[in-house]
Amino acid sequence: MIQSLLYPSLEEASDFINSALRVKNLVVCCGLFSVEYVGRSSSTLGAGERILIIKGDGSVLVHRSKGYEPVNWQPSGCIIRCRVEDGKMILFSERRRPKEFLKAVFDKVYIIFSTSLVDEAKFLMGPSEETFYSILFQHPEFIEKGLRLTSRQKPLSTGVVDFTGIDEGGNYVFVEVKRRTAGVDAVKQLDRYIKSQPTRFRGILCAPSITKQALSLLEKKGYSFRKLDLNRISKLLTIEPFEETLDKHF
Amino acid sequence: MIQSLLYPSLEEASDFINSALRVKNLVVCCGLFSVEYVGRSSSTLGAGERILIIKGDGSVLVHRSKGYEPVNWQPSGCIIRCRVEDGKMILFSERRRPKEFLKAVFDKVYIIFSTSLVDEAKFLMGPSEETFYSILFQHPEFIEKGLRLTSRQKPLSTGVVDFTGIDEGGNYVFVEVKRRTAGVDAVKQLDRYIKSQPTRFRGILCAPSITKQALSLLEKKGYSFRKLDLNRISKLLTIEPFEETLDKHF
DNA sequence: GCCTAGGTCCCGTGA
DNA sequence: TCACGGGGCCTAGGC
Repeated sequence: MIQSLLYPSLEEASDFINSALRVKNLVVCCGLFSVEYVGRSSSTLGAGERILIIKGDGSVLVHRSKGYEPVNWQPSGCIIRCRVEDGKMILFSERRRPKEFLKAVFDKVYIIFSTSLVDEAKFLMGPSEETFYSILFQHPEFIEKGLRLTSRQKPLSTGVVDFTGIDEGGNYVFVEVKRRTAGVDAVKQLDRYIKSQPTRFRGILCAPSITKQALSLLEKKGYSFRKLDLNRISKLLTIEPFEETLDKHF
Repeated sequence: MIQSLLYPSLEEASDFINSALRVKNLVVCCGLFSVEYVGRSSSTLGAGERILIIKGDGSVLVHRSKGYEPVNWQPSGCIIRCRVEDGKMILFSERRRPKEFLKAVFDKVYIIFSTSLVDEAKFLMGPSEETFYSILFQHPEFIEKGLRLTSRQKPLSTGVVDFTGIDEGGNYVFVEVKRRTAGVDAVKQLDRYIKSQPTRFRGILCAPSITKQALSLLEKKGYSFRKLDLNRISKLLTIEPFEETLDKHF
């Protein structure tokens, strides 16, 4: 069920929003407005035509005509109020922790609608980093021949190392897994783990690919890179490789 | 200027979207639909009521009833097509690099509107990390009395150190600046820089606050923490402190 | 083009 | 509650 108003007065729009807020409906409002934000940072945005979205959980999004990201926003859990004052509609949103405030001042509302989105569907996502861990833990040969893994997600003083193990030569090993191109950060992470140990550990960084700088740093530190074959792992997960999913749905 | 349709047929909605795409208008569409995504990852989302937004630059956002983040999306620059097939409206978006595909299959469209958002306003944001660097470089007394800074953003073998300098006692100093609470990573970073040097350097970590673990590690390493007073720096920038901005606008 | 660093990142998880 | 690390992160800037 949709309620909507085309070119409402600011009073009508304000009443409309307050009604929607009471029943925690989603509101989409297109109009001419300015935005102020103060909190972790601060910003001002002069008047212009934009979209403002209020969700039932108290999140607010302001979208301009371009780009993925909202220009201003509040995450869920905010307290939202709306009123008309001095001929402007003011939408105010307050976040408690951290203290953050967002205010949109409307000169005009072009269209506004509200609805309770009935949506019980499960969102299913492809394999995550955690999924790869599981498979690799059961199949350490993907990382290195003769490698025995002794623990996973082991907490150290400086973080959580993905795998610990013992290689064919009997050396203690730390393995850091990335499911996408490993950058210098990944090398630094691995290095932190190894440096934190009193005894000697080999370091293995395991990823589908690695940036040039990361590889150079890795080699300088004396650690190893192991290329991860995602398609082979996908097969073990009975997950369709990219091309097959594509063929099926697109 | 707004065009809108309430409870259109899928053919009407499809024509409406294609018209809007031609002139690169923004489109907001509320309906019952499912979403498939394949690319860097993959996901499927069964049928449910949601909002789909298409922007003139080729970005696509799918929002459910809760949360800041879109459940599915494409960043700007995508090629978007819309058609009706087997009694469903299919919105297809293709990203070139990386190759990514998003498909929304509509059972129903409840409301749809399109508009060219006229919005020339400048977005003005509060001070960024770079702004703080500049001010601190010109006012090293905020970091430590008698400190002379000799360079900023100096590249080392293991990263880029924010400042190098010489303290009142004539010691060489590395300064790492964080705009928000410093964690163990910041300490490790500073430590890496100092360890990479053949000669002795003092380490100063400069941030508004520091986590307990980070402070304990910092002290163990023999480095110093300097509290950064954001309000005092704001004044130098002729930027209003939090409370004043709040008083003025809220 | 690749890669790094920052973000009002958001968000989940574990201590 | 705080702190840490992942993310289809996105986006800007450097090379």
